[in-house]
Amino acid sequence: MPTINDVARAAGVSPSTVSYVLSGRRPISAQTRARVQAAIAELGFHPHAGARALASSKTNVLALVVPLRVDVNVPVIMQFATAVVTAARTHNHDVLLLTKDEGTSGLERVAHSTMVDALIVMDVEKDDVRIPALRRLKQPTVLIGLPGDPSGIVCVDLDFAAAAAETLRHLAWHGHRKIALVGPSPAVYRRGTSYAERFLAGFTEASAELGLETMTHPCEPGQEGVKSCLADIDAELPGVTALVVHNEEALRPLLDQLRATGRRVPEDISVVAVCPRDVALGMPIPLTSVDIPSHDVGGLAVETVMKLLDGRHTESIRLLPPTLVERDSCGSPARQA
Amino acid sequence: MPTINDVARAAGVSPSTVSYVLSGRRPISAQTRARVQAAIAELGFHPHAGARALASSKTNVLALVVPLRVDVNVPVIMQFATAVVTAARTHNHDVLLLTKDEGTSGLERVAHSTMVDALIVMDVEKDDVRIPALRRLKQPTVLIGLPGDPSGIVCVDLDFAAAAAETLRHLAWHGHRKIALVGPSPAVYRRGTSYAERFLAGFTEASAELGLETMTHPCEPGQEGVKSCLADIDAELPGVTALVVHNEEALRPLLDQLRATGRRVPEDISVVAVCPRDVALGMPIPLTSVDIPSHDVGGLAVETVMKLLDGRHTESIRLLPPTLVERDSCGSPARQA
DNA sequence: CTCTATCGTCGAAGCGCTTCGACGACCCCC
DNA sequence: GGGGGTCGTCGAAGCGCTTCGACGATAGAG
Repeated sequence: MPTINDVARAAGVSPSTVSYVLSGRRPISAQTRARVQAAIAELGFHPHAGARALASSKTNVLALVVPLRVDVNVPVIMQFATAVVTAARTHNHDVLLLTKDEGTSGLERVAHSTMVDALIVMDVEKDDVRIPALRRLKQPTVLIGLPGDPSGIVCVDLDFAAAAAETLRHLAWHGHRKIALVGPSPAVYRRGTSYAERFLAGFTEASAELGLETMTHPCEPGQEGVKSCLADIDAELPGVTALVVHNEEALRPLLDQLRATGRRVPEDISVVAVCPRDVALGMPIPLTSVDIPSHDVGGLAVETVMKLLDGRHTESIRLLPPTLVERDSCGSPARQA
Repeated sequence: MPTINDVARAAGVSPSTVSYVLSGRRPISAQTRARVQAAIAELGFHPHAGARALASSKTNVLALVVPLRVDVNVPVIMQFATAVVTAARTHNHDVLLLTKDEGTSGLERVAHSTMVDALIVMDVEKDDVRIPALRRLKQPTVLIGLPGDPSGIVCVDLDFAAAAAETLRHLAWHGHRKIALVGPSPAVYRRGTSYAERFLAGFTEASAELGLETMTHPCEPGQEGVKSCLADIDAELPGVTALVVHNEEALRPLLDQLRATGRRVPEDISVVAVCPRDVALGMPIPLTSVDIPSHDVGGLAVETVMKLLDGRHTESIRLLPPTLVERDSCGSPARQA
């Protein structure tokens, strides 16, 4: 492996000049720059990352902490991860992958040993034990999601409250008045996963504003969970004409169950999903849905991190506005008669 | 951030002694060791990763290259990734996440700049352009999958040929004689993804050995692809009594299609899937399947990398034996009448 | 009781890079 | 035509760690 000294010698300049060519932090004449670049190309020189980190206190590496739990949303997480990697690369950064199960000590390990310049943490919970530790780190951190107390940390996410409102507005516009929310499993609520609560809150508020008759119900995973959830809904809100489904896992069994009981979508009952685009499209009927734009959120997280690294200011909470895409799972209750 | 000098001072020893306590590369008296460890704990010292890498030429970081294409197998890839991270951590290594779309230059970048000690590369194709570059790297590499010419590189994977044989043996034992393989989409074959070919070869060979009447057919994604695939199979192999499905995406639509056309599983037709356990269990009927053990393969990849880093020898191709688990999707054609 | 190993520790030399201060050379302005 | 800038380059000092050689001290061998 050639070093900066080899390049300097080959180009007939001093090592510091090579460094300045590389970083652009001082003016270098065009000729010198050309000679240096030629030498770099010829020798196939790549600066030693460790040496660089040592001298400059910058690693050009981001930590990304993903949940390891396999129970939910695996494709979403993967999309996030690739979005983060791709975005990071456009800013000349790499990504170190950590799993949530290393907990606080994992974060401290990579931060204290200066392996990374900043951290992006997914799957934060309401009273996430990692938050206080993150506040103490010298590296900036961006959370994907919203903890109970976000003070001192920057957060990005989809605006789930607005998403809920959006689904209700859409259904109301179609003429629906009796609408039920099929939520995530109780386990998700128990964990204090903020998106679930924010969606719920948005749903309830918009429902009141729009004067709708609504109810909400979590949904256990599996065919059985869906079956009992639907039964509860029919009991509590007879004549329900539309379902808002904020539960990826339940989507498919729910549609199966509706079909099995002879309720056609959208003729007999309308469905709006909150899920990634490809999930909505992969269903037997293309579903009207509010997209969960993992890619955009991942990109936003990286942009935000870069801002912080540049010392630029940023709002401490950035929520992406939701987009509802109309497809084939929504009709008017008028026609349903 | 305290440095090794701070620790040394606090413990009343020289920095080199601290280093030897940390690395264990020279004998240190029990008292001294205790004092040093106390100082480390008290100061919260973590060695600077860059400095360490510079001085020791070891980063304790592995690169993991994942496909970014979202079209296939996302959960499988995620499982791999977490398995690799988890296994790497048990060997005191971290994982740098790269996407395949950076191609050869991405590999060279991280390798030449000494960001990683070794690489694990997923989703290798038959004539993968990255292979020659990988051979040239000074860092050891482990492929997950099998390229056309694996010489000079270590590969690990599930033994897909044996997996195919296993499915046929199982079906033959149940008394099936007419069996069709529903393969991956043509695009997968076109890309030269080796697992598809190895499975196909194993299927054909075992079919001959067992004297079965079989056929193979790729399957385009989506409901339409499945429909036409099934039609072709019925035309070419009338009276087919069992399906081997090596195509995760097709699994669900295939079962739907069978049900829609009134063929019961397993009464009228048996199905053996090749897929991750949880996919087999998540279907309307728990499927008899050969597991794709992402977790184990990921772990094996890391073990193999560690062996190489230790300078230990290892076979250049390590294939995990398949495991077939019997569930509810297989019956005997005798009963099918 | 000396002679050689081994043990336990230290000092110093780097690893390859960035960055600061210094210093000619040159240009522009009055 | 001298004074003040900017431009372009260099040398040297570190960044925090590992590792090699050295060296007293202790122990075992003869």
